[in-house]
Amino acid sequence: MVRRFRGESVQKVDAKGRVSIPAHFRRVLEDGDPNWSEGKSPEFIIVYGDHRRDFLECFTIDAANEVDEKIARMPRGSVKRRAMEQLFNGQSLPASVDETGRIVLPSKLRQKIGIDTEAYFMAMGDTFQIWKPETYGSHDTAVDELLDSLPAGADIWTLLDEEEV
Amino acid sequence: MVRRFRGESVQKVDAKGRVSIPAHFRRVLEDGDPNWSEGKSPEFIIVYGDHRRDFLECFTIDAANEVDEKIARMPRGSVKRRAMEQLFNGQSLPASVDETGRIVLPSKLRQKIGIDTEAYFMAMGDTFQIWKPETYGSHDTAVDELLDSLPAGADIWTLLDEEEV
DNA sequence: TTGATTCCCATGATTTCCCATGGCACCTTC
DNA sequence: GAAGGTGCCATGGGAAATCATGGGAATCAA
Repeated sequence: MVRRFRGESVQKVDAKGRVSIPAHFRRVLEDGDPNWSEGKSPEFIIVYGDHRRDFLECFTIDAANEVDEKIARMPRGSVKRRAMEQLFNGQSLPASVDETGRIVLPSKLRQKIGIDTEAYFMAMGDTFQIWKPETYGSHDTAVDELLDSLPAGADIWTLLDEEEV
Repeated sequence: MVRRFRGESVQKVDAKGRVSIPAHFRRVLEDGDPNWSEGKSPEFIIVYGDHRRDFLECFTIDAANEVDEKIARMPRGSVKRRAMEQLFNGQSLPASVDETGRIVLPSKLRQKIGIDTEAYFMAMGDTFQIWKPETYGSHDTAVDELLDSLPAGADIWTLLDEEEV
């Protein structure tokens, strides 16, 4: 069982585009980088996608390899495979955490997702996402409505055991 | 049969946010952590959720893995699955009990549930919850009403044998 | 050469680690 | 069955390490 990303937090982004990766996330990145060793900087993959995406998705090396393998198993030349290749190979870039626990977000990426002085980090299990704080929070109204609609005192975990919809 | 959390208690919270985990709970945490071995500190998961929750819910590693598996079986991309992912991956944290039997509740979490100098621990079978002592007790009015509605002298255990509603 | 990018150093705040103490429960020994 | 011992438990305090963040010099790119 691999370590998973958990938690969320807001980090400062300075004029140079530097952002601290939350310490706990760094541990998971280290864990998921087969080339990493004590004292070195873990690497990972940032997928930014096209104009339809307003956040960055970050993969450990291990997780990225898994995705690559899945893509490799898709029918060569199929539209779906081409779409995945475009997103995952084309619209992504490698990154590495520096000595002080930060990465530099190129201004191109900051502009793309509208980040100015703060970035919102959100764990998603085997990946994590980076959002403009204002964008996140308003992005998934469906989830919000679902949570609001639960009867008072209802236990949200009951959602887990319902049959597939 | 896995050991279950039982009982309730109030523990001191110091200025650094340190709280002793009741000894009996620690045994269950150890039991539920596949990586734990004598002399080590068991790990577990704290789910804090959004503004709709005013308590912390704590899962053993085993219990958390079960939840992860259940989420993995939900239809990818469904609203319910997204809600669970947000709650369980994003709004949660790993924690580990230290040598002296304590954990540190980050100030973010203490503020969220309003804990100051004391925390109320409540067993819930395969999880346990942490409340601000004053908040607990006023939380589950539905249960309270049910209990009030039972005819005087009725045996509460009869609830066990009723068919599902 | 001028803005951007990288590297190195600095600092306050937090978090972690290590050591210490009083209390209670249980055992033992006479 | 009383006095003392032993060990775990809950809690506290200070030192040390880590974290998030900032600033400037060195380097790069075009």
